Amino acid sequence: MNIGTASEKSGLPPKTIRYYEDIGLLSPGRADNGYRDYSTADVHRLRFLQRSRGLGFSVEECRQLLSLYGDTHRESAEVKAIAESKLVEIDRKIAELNALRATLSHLVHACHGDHRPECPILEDLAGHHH
Amino acid sequence: MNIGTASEKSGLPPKTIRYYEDIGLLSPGRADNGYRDYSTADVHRLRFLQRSRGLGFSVEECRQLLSLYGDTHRESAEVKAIAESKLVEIDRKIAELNALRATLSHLVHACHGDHRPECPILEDLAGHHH
DNA sequence: CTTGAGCTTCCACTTGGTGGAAGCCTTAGG
DNA sequence: CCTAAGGCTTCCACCAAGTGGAAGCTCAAG
Repeated sequence: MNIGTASEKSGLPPKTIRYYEDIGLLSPGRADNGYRDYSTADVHRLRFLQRSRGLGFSVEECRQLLSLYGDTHRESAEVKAIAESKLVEIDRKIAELNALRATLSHLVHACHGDHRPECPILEDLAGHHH
Repeated sequence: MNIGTASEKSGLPPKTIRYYEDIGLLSPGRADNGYRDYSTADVHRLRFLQRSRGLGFSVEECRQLLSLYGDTHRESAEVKAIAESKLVEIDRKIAELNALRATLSHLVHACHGDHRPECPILEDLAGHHH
């Protein structure tokens, strides 16, 4: 099947699919006309990538997961470890964003937001804590 | 003052300071020997950048904020609008991460994580919902 | 036969810097 | 006075994870 069809079936844009091939995440065959020819297994890999990227795994992590996916003798512990460390990372990001949110929200509430030039937000950014 | 001192006072690495100059966020003078020469006003701008980047504003937003900072006739409403839209963006990111976290956490709990190859995480990523 | 869509490759651009090389400048020590 | 270390300069390359666009081939329909 052509890249357009593989794109529809995987939910990934053609550009992204070619990119994934570039970086060695899959290697579809080629038809006589030079067009890429995707098997159903290729489409499975693409959908796997689409899902795992969507879950926040980096491309390198996806490469690892794909390799584990293809290895019927893998140990589930290995997959779980990757997922758990990703979970920790997500928790860290959430905490960071919550802290940011609190600070910014405080500043926004302190600012009148009218035609006058006085602005606690700018004052804080400038480091003039009064 | 030299870039090293400005770096210490602003908390930004010299490389970053040069980069900010490259993209037009500040333009320090030059000493006779060709070294950049930072005024205290330059350091204020750098600290402003350090703070606002740390609060999650993009470089372009920082450029806007800096311009408002330097404009004594600005209206605080303009600053507040930028900060509020950033707040909305942060909220969106937090929600997204929370959803991710829930999905991933669910998968992690479902996985035995032992020497056996059976792995619900991989099965989910592959799209095999049973 | 021609037109348009789909496919190919390749190169550039994005964000926000970071790393390193090659070459001045300055300052302290021997 | 010479030298070595460290700081400064520029420039070029690289990171993630793609996206946009140009030039050119192929394929299917009218």
